[in-house]
Amino acid sequence: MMDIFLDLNVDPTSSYANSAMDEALHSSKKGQFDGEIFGEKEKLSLSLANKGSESSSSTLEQELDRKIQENGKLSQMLRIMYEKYINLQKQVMYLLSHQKQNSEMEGVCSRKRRAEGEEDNYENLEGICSTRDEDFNRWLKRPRLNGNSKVSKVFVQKDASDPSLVVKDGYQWRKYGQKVTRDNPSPRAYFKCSSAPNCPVKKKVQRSLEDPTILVATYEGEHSHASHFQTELSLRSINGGKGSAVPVLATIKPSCATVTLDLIHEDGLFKSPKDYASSESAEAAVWQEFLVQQMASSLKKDPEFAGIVAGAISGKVLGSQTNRE
DNA sequence: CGATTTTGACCAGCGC
DNA sequence: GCGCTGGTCAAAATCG
Repeated sequence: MMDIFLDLNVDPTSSYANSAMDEALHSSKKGQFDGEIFGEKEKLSLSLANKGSESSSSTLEQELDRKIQENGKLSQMLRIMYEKYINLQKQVMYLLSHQKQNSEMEGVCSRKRRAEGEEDNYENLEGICSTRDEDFNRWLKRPRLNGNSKVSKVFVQKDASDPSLVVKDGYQWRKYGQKVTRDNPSPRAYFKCSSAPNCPVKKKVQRSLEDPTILVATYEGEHSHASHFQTELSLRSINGGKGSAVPVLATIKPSCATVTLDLIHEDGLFKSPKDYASSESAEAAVWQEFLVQQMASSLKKDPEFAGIVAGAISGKVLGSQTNRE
């Protein structure tokens, strides 16, 4: 069990964030969601309205409506979370650029090593990161074999009782070292990508100092091959999109406005949102399409929902047959 | 038996 | 040059 953790706690008092979430919850109470996940609600209703004579069908229809409303609500919440994610990324970039300017102006020089590729690494920073994580910033400043290497950071929520530092991400990793660092009592594990013989990607995994239930995985470099997940996705597209889908769960911790995205694949693989959307212009469409597909496939796998739809369809078919007779 | 993990040793960068 | 620290190596141990 694994999930991606997006720390969106940049400003819990943000009027934008609060108002957006409030709006979503408020509208859901009013029943203003209209089944956006699937497009037109009427299409999903499968013409159930025509068989009002059957007492069970009205119950099924109500259940279907309820499901549609729930999906609409989830869709709205996910959209808000995605907007917040984009907003946070912008703020992080802004803060990082300012942090760099400040350190240059003040001439503050850390005891830690500085490398030639430092600025490149700042510019290459992508993904989810925390500006408060001094350790990560230190690592950015360490010398890199390749100045163009990309660095990204992923937060993974795990059971605190689970001592393993394993983060499943669709690639195969070989552990080559473990260290206890100065500023964090939990050990840091070092991994190399073993999915391909010459893949230069490395990964560090360490428990968060602030929250031991969170694993911080820091990636360096770019894979010279496709992940198992990507390979499977391409195979599915070849097969006309057949195959199991990626369940997407979302939980919200209201106390601290922290959002956890649980992008669990059946195989224990995941893709972070940034992997699905590389440019901001295309991000919204790609991300929404991804959400729609995953929500739809999750619903399809829900036996209760499938039973309701099957019952409704069979009821409709039988009803039309009896009408003809 | 091959792949993976563990773990102590070693190396390199940096500050003093 | 020395000590500190993080990162890597490689032999031994473990696992499936």
